[in-house]
Amino acid sequence: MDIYTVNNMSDTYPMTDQGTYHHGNLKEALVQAGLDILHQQGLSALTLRACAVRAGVSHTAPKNHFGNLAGLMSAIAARGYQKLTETMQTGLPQDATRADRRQAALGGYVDFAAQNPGLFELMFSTQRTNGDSPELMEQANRCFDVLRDVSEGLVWDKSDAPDAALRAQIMHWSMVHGFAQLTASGKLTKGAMKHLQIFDVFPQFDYKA
Amino acid sequence: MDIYTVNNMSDTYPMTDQGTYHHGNLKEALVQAGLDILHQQGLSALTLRACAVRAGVSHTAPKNHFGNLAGLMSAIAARGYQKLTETMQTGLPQDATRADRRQAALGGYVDFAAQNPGLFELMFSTQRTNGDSPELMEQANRCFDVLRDVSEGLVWDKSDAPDAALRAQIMHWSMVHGFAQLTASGKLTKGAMKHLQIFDVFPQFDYKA
DNA sequence: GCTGTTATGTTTACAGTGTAAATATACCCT
DNA sequence: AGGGTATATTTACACTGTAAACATAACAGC
Repeated sequence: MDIYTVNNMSDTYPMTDQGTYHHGNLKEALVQAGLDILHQQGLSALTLRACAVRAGVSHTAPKNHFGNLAGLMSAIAARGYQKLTETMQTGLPQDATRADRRQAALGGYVDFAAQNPGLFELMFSTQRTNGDSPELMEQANRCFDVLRDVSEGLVWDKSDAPDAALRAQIMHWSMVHGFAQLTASGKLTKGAMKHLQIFDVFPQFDYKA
Repeated sequence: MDIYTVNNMSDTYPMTDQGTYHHGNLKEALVQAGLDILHQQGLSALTLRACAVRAGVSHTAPKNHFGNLAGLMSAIAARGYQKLTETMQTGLPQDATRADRRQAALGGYVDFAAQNPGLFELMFSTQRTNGDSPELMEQANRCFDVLRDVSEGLVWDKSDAPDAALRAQIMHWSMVHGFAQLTASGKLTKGAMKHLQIFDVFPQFDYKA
């Protein structure tokens, strides 16, 4: 067996302190390192060099995989959307109705923002990420597909305009996102927050079917 | 007259290339410099040193007025809220109804985000600003007061719960903010955007009085 | 199997950043 | 007039992103 052929995915940072010159899975390790840094130290500590150190490689190694800082940031943001999508879909029973899925999605979205403020800010930052990154757009779209699903049948304006459903979906997403960011960023006072259980409000929407 | 007593507010960056050791109005000049940098080069170019150079002082001068980078960022964000508040209230006739004010506020909010993406991102960034800065909180609150005013009478849930009005205001703000950020950050596709004139959607809310 | 090519990491270098400490200047109050 | 304080500069340092040159390993074709 070739000792240099490594593909150890079991550890968080695979192949760090082995004697191998090549890492084996550096791209994944750097993204994981970035997520950990975000979680432990916040967005201001998320640097190329910090990710590299945490992955056990030299500080210029990330360039081969991501080009520059914005590239790594975009990859981490893309992973963030992936995790958000998962969060919105966890804990659902096998025979979950659309109302169940909606409640899980909306609650998950808000909770995700509250528990991952640095990552959430990065995900919607046009200044730190490359908005045209293919993987970022793909993961973001997958996330939005979930919201589109759960907002099916939402009545927004009572007109019969052909784009009424689209408007409803857009307003639905806008509202959830706005609420998530305003609460996560502390712009809503605690006084307002105590009146507001997200599950207590959104179901009062008028849904048909 | 004492030649050192200067207070020239007429220029954008007062007292830069005079021979005076003291600037005279450095705090204001630095905030203005920051706003210009944001507008011309974006958030990633907003550094302490860049602001100092633009104001014509040494790179450590800002420390006397803002302490550190987060302090300057917070002051610029506070000014951003002030400008947003102004934007939401411009172009209103003398006898503007609440519906007029609402339309102006919502449209202004969305336009502001679109035309000042760097500043808008900074204003809601928990990672770059000090969320507990007094002037930041004050200006943010003034901004939110406008939204509270224009959402007066909004019917959200049809119940008679005592906090129904508060919920309506929070949801109103959440929706406007979410829509503003999603459009400004390009998360809504152009296809969705063309269906959506903000003035065309929000008035379809159900308002009493 | 061997060799040239490519992919992946390292070393080194450099300009730019925030921050602290020591110093200089000018304003203000008594 | 003079001393205290606010304001600004100089200097220094650790840290950052990026580029270029170099080193090592994986791989493909013969």
